[in-house]
Parts: sequence; C-alpha cells; structure tokens
Amino acid sequence: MIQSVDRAIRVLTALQGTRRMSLSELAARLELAPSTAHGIVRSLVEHGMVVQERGSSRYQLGPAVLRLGNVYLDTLELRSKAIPWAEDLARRTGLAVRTGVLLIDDVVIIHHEPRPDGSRQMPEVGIVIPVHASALGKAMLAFMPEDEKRVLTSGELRSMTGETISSPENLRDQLDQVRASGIAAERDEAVIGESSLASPVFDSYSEAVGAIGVVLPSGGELDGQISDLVRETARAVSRELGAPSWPPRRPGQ
Amino acid sequence: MIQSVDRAIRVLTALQGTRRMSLSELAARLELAPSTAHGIVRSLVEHGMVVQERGSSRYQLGPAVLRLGNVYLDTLELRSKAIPWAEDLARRTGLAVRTGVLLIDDVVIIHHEPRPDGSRQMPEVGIVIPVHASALGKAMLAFMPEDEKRVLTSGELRSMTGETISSPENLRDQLDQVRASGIAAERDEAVIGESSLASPVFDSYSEAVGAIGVVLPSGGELDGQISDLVRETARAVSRELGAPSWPPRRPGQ
DNA sequence: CACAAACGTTCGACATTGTCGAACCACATT
DNA sequence: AATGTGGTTCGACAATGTCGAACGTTTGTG
Repeated sequence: MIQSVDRAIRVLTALQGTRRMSLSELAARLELAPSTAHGIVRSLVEHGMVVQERGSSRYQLGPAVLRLGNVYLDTLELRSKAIPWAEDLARRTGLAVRTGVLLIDDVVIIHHEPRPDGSRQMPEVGIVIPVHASALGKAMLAFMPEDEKRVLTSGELRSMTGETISSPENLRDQLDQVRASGIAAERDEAVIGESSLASPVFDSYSEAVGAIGVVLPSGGELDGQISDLVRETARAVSRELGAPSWPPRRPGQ
Repeated sequence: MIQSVDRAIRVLTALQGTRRMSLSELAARLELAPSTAHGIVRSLVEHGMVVQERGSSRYQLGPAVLRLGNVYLDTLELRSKAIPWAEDLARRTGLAVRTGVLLIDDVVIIHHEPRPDGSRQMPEVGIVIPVHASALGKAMLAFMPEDEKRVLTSGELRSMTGETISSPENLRDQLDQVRASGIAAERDEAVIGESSLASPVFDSYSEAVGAIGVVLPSGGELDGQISDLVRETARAVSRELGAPSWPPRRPGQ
C-alpha cells in the first residue's frame, strides 16, 4: 500500500465524515505534520477532489468526486439490470426498494426506487448503512465467507439504535438463518420505525455482488408474501447477471 | 503536487473516461511501468475506490467514490439553497432546470429538476459538459476572470457538435455579452436539438460559485420572458447565499 | 490438446520523492 | 496596536515509491 495515496484517501474519508475541516483538524485526525497534510490536500485541490471555502479557511469535498460517483453508477451492470425489477417490486408491494453493494463494513445504496405513492421522498443513492444493521448487508454477508469472518472478528459492531445487533454470536446465528432461508430481515436496527427485508444477488461466478430488498414501517406484521416477492426479485436479477442457480450451490465460492 | 497522489487521481480519471481498463492499458495511458501502476491501483482497491472484475482482469471504479459524491452533494450550500428555486422555475416555465458548478474545464451538474410533464427523464446529476459548450459554463466563466483566461488561452476547445464554439475570439465576444446581459445562451452546442439559458449565482464574496438555467428544445423562439425568469432565479439564489448585489459590482473579485 | 504469448503480480535495489521542522505571512482576536 | 493562531512555503534528510526482472497464471493459437 502506497503511503501517500493511502493518506490522500484518508483525507477524503475524513472530509466525508466531518464535512468541513481546517487543515490543522485534518492533520490532527491523520496524525500528520501540518505541512505534510497540506501537500496532500493541495494535490487533491488541484484536481477538484477537494475545495477550500472562501476566506481561505476550511476544506470540503469538491465536484470531481461527484463526477466519479456518477460514472461508477453508469458502469455498474448490477444497477442497470436491477432497475426494471426494482420498479416492478415497488409496484407490487407498494414499498420503497433499495439495491446495495458492500463497501468494507458498510452497504452503499446504488439504487433507490421510491414508494409508488407519489409522496416526496429523499433520494438515497450513495448513502451508507453498516452491514450488520441492514437487511441488505446481512443478505450479502451470509454468502461472503471472508467478509463475514472479518466483520465477526473485527470486534466492534457500531450501534445505530437500541435494536442494533451488538454481539457477534447473535449476528452469526442470523447469518445462518439467512443462508437457510435466502432472505434477511431487520427491524429498527438502523433507523427507528423502519424495517427491511432483503435477498442476495449473485453473478455468473455465483459470487454475491449485491442485494435487493424493501423498506417498510416497523409497525406491521412480517408478511410472508412480501418475502417471496423479494426472493423472486433477487433470483430474477441474479439470472440476468448469469448466475447458474439461486441460491448458489457452493455459497460464494 | 505530490507525485503518487497525482498519479492515483489520474488513474481514477482514466477509469472515468474508459470505464473498464486492464492494468497494462492503465500503465500505458499514464506512461508508467506496470508494476508502478499496480501499486497505485492496489492502494485504491484497498479503500474501495476501484474494484477489479471477477476473473481478475479489468479494473473499474468502486463504491467508495459513490459515497464521496453523495456527501459532496449534501455539503453544498448552493445546492440546498437552489433546489426550491429550481422547482419553482421548472413549474413556471414547464422546462427542465439544471444547476451546475465549475470543475476545471467542465461544468458538473449538481441538481437536475426534470421537466414537470411527468415523463420519464434520465437523472443528470453528476454529468459533465465542457464549459464552452454550455450556457451554465458561459454564465460562470464570464464572472471568473482567471478561469476565463485559462480557457481562452488553453488552445483547444473540444468540439461536441457542429455548433460548438471553436474559436477563442468568438467565445470571448459571447462572454462580453453575458457580462452585459447577465444571461448566457447556447443552441445545439453540446447536444443537437437541445438549447439552454443560464445565469450565474454569486456568494457573499461576490464570487461566481455556480449557475442555474433551463434546457429547452432548439426549435422554438428564444422567449424573453423565460430569460427574465432565469435571471430572477439566479438573483434569488444569490441573495440567499448572501450576495450583496446581482449582478456584482466588481465582477468576480 | 499442447504450446506460446501476454498479462497480472511479486520481489529487491537504487535514488528519487515525500516527509518533517522551522520560519514566514496573513488573519482574527484581545 | 500587539499577540496568538492557523495556513503556507522552504530546504535537508532519509524514508519511500519507482522501476526492471522474474514468476505464475491465464488466454489465445497451432
């Protein structure tokens, strides 16, 4: 791993958490000399990845990162294949549909089909949710042995709400259930009042490449029919990606 | 400018143009030894900025860039202030409304309010258009003396369609007009059959920070009433950002 | 089915390059 | 007006990234 590249990405990641930071804050966060941090930030600014506010004080992310994100979405085969099925699932269930992929210890939403009731809803593309606090994350993790091991042994499971799973044993048991049923559930674990159901999507190598599922208010009963629709959707998208079977014979290679 | 950081960003930029590239393609494009390129790519992969496709061959952008892009949009004051006015402008004109910022020699769209006719339209947030081929770009450039100079003297004005401005003299004359009228126009210069009108938005330092405008089919007559609405919108957003006057007394600085 | 060629990847040595500390400058605050 | 904070620049050292060569795997071809 190249040191300065690593540090540059850490700068971006820091700015992603704390949206506006002064140079000294950045330097302190990364445990670097201010002049070192300055050199890195300068390089990022030159390419528009970071901009400094007027008044030459704080730094924040720049427009170049937006362009990159847009191109990423365009290249994703999973996304283009999933969109028609997501629309279909939203129509049939009357619920919002999310599609996501794994990024280290989080799920990144790559598509969001809003509830078809015509109400104004925040677009959620690009937001991240901890793997262990989302149905999408659990659905994927159950079929990614290496990532599962890493998450289970990494120690800390960040708490989002009082319902967030905090013990690795509990999470492992749930992943076993996901493997058996092909569907993952979550209730108030990321956002209070919000529950979700999701199933994993596989590619032609039978690798889990993402997950798709619905978001519903926590109040209602878990409807078996909705589970079936989610599973069917995940299977359909997987087939379009060339997956030989669903669920896969040998979970995730 | 730190060499390896610069190279890492060039890798991302290359992957943004040519969406899938092999290591040797990347190395050739950046004029690097394959092993050097590999080290850089490896660092990017570790952070999820780049992923390699199954079959260990080609590389493409990864989910981490999407997360960054989303956070960038959230931090942008221009965007949050512009959205209500963009909705209003779209309703009044029946046209699609775009808001954009400058990134080197391009405009990046940071908000897109679709035509209010209920038809399915591609979301355009994140796409880039050459400055000299867009009304948004010309509107901003006219009030950014340094960037104007750079663009006018950089030599090449990329051609998008037969109508794209290719001569610096022509562009400079148009920018003079923009300064006089406070509004920029474009007709078939980026996309055939598509025209646009835009006005610059200023912050509390009277610096041009972006532009807002409408997209319309190239057929119709240029309506003076629409121009007035665009100008009024830009003025309103500028006021919300704390701009002391519109247009500014001392153009850009 | 076997061979060859191309590609991605790993390793180690050299010197280029990034890092750090100190000094400088501008701004804001008292 | 003076002092302190924070951002930025500069130069010297050595740590770090770069390159070339070799390895292993995959892909295309005879």
